[in-house]
Amino acid sequence: MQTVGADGDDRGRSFIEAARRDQIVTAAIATIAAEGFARASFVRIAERASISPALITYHFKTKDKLIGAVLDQVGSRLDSAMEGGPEPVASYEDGLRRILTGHVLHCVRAPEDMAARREIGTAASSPAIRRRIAEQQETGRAELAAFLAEGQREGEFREFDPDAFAGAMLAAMQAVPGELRRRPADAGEDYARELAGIFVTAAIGRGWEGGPEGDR
Amino acid sequence: MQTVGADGDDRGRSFIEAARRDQIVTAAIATIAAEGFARASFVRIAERASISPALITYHFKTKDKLIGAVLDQVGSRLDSAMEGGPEPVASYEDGLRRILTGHVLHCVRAPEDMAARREIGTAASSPAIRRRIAEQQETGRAELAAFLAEGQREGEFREFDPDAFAGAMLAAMQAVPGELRRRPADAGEDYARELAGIFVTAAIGRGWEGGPEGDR
Amino acid sequence: MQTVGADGDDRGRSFIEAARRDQIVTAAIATIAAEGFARASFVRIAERASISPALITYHFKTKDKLIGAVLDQVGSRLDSAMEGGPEPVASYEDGLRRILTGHVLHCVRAPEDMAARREIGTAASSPAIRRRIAEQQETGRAELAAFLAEGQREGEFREFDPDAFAGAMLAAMQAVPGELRRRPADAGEDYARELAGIFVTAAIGRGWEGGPEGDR
Amino acid sequence: MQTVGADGDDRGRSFIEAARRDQIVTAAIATIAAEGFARASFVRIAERASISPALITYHFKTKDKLIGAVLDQVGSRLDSAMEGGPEPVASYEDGLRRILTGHVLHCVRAPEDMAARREIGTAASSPAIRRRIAEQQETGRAELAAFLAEGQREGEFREFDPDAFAGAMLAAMQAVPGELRRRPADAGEDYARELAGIFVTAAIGRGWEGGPEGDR
DNA sequence: CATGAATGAGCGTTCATTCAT
DNA sequence: AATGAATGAACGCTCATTCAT
Repeated sequence: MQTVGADGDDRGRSFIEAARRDQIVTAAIATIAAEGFARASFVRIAERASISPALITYHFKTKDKLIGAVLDQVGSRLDSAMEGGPEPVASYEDGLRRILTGHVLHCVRAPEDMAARREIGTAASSPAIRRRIAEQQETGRAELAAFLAEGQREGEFREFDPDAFAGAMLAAMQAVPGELRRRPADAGEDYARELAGIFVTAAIGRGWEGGPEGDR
Repeated sequence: MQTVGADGDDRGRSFIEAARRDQIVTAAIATIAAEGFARASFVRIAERASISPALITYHFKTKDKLIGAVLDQVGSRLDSAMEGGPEPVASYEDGLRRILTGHVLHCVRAPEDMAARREIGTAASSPAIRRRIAEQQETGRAELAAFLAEGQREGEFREFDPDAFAGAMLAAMQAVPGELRRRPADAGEDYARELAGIFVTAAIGRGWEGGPEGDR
Repeated sequence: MQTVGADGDDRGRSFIEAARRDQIVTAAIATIAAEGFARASFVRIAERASISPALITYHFKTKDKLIGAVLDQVGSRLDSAMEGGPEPVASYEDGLRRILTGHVLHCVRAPEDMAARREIGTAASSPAIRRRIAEQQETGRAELAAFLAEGQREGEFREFDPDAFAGAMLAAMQAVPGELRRRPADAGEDYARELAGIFVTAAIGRGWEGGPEGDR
Repeated sequence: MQTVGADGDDRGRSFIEAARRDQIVTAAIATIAAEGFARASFVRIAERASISPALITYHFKTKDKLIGAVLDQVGSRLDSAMEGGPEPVASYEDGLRRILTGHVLHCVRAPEDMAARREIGTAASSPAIRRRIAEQQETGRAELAAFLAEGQREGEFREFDPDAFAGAMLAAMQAVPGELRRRPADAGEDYARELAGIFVTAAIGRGWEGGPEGDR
């Protein structure tokens, strides 16, 4: 169940309305992930949800608002997945590795979410959506850069431009769903370790223990 | 700079036709880069070129063929920019750094090319185009992975999955135009050094000389 | 008269939808009959029906499907008109005369139907439609030829190539709407008698009783 | 060489111009016969003639004029083929048979001419062309009807409506190219005899000597 | 005489959206 | 709350025709 009021849009909505919205958003995500943003028309989304296209407009008024809701949904699920659990983080290196493996594992668990997010981010045409995506990404980027800078101040990470590092890392993270599609279904953990290894090494400036070379 | 007949597609074409085709391709690149693939309709491209939309069809028969010509143009300019000049490559580390800095500098010089390429790659709907892009990317990826594996065999690079590394690196490279847009116009070289630093470090497993920390 | 659901295509369709489809098909028939197949665009058909062109696509998805519905409509009306009533057929001569007079009278009653059918048969461009028309015609021709051959076996008809005879007769039948347009509105019955006289005489090889010369 | 002034349109035209016009008309006939009137665009006709589409407009100003020239060409070839030679006609029955066999044999010899004529007659959209076709047909019809009426006055033909008979006969004649396509290439003479048998019998009211039953 | 270049009008179709029910 | 019916705008594309060269 969705926390009412989480994004301010569900205020005053009946239970049935919230359920319908959820159903539509889910169908939209599936459609975008499966057929691409360009082919995710109301007709196709409605088919997937076994409802009429008009009902989408009824609940979301415009397509931009629907896409906005999709981004909310995807973003909130990603956020809660990334929180990392109650265990304290041993080190910045450990924190960095957790961000990356967490992201990969989330992509394994919710590949449609991430594929849809990527589709929207790159193919959306409306200025409003593009702005919104940019803001979302900017926030995530700022947080990541802050974390990296802190690791540098603590002496764990070598000197580099945290903003540039964050940019490269987020780009690689965005590509994860595509990478996973190239690999066997059970290769998620291995790939997560690989990806983490790359950026941890890049951040600390030497081979990290527990990586591939450590295993051999 | 484009020599007529360079790619065999202009063979048998009159000078004026080649010029028009070039103009249309240029307008298409600009439109895609500025407004996104989804909004790059014939009408908008034609507006940018100050011609009639029908003229595009006259020169390119179908939209797929126009996009194909765009990819040719972008690809050939990228190829010639990446050749790297006559100087021999000192080491794999050096080669890796050159790939990255070369790419960034090309993105500085031809930002629309790279933005358009990205747009087409992610938003194009026609199966033919998608296939073509996928093949192109697969080739580039294989070459990069082979280079990385060779560096490992020679002992310069640490152990990692070359394919995964190539994937992360290509993702970061694809994001370069967006990164550059966030920075001052003259920050290209600095950014190139940063990006190269990240992946060189990730590949060799220790801080590289000449990087930010070496400067201080 | 068209009973809803008569041909299985209206199954599951709302009353209003069936009515609209009928209206559109009727407008299409009128447009094709009046302006020719080549000029029967969605815009012109829609004008005749006082609706928007997009509504035609809404109800029929593609133009081929609309033309298919037109052929269904025309064909089913023709079939029911040709059934000939309960009275037993006295002879092959009588059967032949009935086929021809029945056809002429149907052309009098539904001239647009027959004109549209002819237009579609000769001017339609889509392979699917052409195939369908060809099959329909082939069936009708085979039935007619079989009837003629039987009349020959029974000794009522003289020797001739039934297939060639059927071809000539069907050609003359197809021309009936045009012939009627050249004549006064009430000349249908006279013309029917004339046309029947021609082919009955051709089939039996002597003047038939009740023909023009018998009347005088 | 084409007789200048035959149709009043070649007056004052140079030799080369006449040759080009002929070439274009020939290509137009071939295109219409092969692909149907609807697909006989200037581009396709020009391809067949290995010239530029603009040249067609240059020589014929509008498409209607080109179609007009096609009708002239086809009509004049048909006329000269139908003249029947110097031999005197033995009887009206003989004359009728010659008209029909002559037509069939012309369709064998110049199938494209007749197919194109038919395509234009049924699929042409322009009112001017439709009018023109109607006039041409009206003339041929009047001549045929007059011939039939004369045969009746001379007592050779039975009583029937000459106009209706002419209509049916012309319809069957128009269908000849299609009929020939259904038969082996060398069946032309047989089919001609069959068709003549049908209408001769229809006209004189008894089996005609030399017909199928006379052969056995 | 002939063409390549260019265009405006029109095509069937898809789309997000509106509205009466 | 939900829908089927309906539409205007936009799409890629084809066409006959114009025009400078």
